[in-house]
Amino acid sequence: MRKNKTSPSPRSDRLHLDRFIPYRLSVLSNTVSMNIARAYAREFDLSIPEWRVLAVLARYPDLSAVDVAERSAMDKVAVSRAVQSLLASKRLVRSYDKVDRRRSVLRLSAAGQSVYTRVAPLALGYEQRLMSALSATERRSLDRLLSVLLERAQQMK
Amino acid sequence: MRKNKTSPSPRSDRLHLDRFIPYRLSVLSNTVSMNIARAYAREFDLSIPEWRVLAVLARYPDLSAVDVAERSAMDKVAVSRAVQSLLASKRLVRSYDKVDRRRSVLRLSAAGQSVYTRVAPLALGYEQRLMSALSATERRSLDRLLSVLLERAQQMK
DNA sequence: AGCAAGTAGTTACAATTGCAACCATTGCCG
DNA sequence: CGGCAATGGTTGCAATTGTAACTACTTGCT
Repeated sequence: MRKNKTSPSPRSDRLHLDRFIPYRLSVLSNTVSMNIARAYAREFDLSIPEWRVLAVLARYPDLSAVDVAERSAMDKVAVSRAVQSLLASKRLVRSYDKVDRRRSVLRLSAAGQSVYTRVAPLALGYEQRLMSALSATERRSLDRLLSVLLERAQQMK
Repeated sequence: MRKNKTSPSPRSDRLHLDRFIPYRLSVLSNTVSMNIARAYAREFDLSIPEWRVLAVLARYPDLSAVDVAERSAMDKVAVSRAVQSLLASKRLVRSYDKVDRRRSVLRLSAAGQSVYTRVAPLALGYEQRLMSALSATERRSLDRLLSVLLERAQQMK
C-alpha cells in the first residue's frame, strides 16, 4: 500500500472512473458473477453459460438453441457450446423438431433437473443475501432502474 | 421467431432468469460496455483495459502498476498487458521509483493525454444519454444502490 | 419443380483472459 | 551481515470467448 495522493477535485468534464456508471456496473456485475460462479462451479462442475442454459430450460422446456439464446441474452455459439457439454454430462436431452429438422428441442434430463433443483436455491440464496443490504423500497427501485436502463441501453445499440 | 409458449407462473422458490438480479446486472453491464467499446475501440484503437488504465492515470498520474490495478479493480496481469501496449503505442511513459526499483511510475505522454481528452467526452456523453432515461432523483438513487450493493458483494467474497 | 436467400446450429481459428510459475528487488528478523 | 518471506511486475500456457465461415435444412419466388 502506498502513501495517499490528495484527490484531484472532480470536474464535470473530466471522467473519474469511480463515479462513472458503466464502470461501476461492470465492477459490481463482475464481483457478483464471480461470487456466484465460485459457489456452483466447483461444487457442480457448471460453467456460467451452462448454468444459464439450464435455468432457461428448467423454466421453458423444449426450446430450441436459438430460443435459449434469445431468452438468456447469450449468443448462439455460446449456447451451442454449453449445450454440447450439458449433453456430454447427460444433463440435457436433445431431440429435433419434426416439421423443421434444423431445430433442436432441448429438455433437462433427470440429472439436469436434479442439478438445477440443487443449484437454484444456492443462487437464490446468494441473491437474497446480496439484496438484504437493501430495504424493500430500494429493491423495487433497483428493479425498476435496471429495467429502464437496459431498455435504453438496448435501444442505443 | 417461434410460437409463444405460455409463461409458467412465477414461484418464489423457482428461479427465473429475467427476474434474477445478478443475471440482469450482467446483461445490462455487458450491453453498456459493448456499446461504449464500439465507440472508442475502432476509432482510437483502444481496448477496454487500456482505456481504464488511461483514465486512472489521467486522474492520478505517477501511480505504479499495482496502484493502477487497485484503483481500477483490474488484476495486475491485465494492467501489465495494457501498460505494455500503451507503452508500445507511446501513449504512456514509464520510469521507476528511485527508492524502490521494482515500482514503476506511470504517466500519460502527450499523445496519451490527447487520446484521453478526445475519448473522455465520448464516454461521458454516452453515460449522459444512458442516464437521461432517469430522473435526477432516480439517478441519485441508482448511485447509492450501486455503492451499497458493491460494498455488500465485496464483503460476501 | 428448381433455385436463391434465409435460418439453425456447428466448427475452426484468432484474440482475450486467467492462473501459476517465475525473476528481481526489498524488508524483516535472527 | 545473511537468508527468507513478501512485493512488483512479467511471461508462458491453458481455458474461454468472439468472429467468420461452413453445412444442413427450409422457405419463398418464379
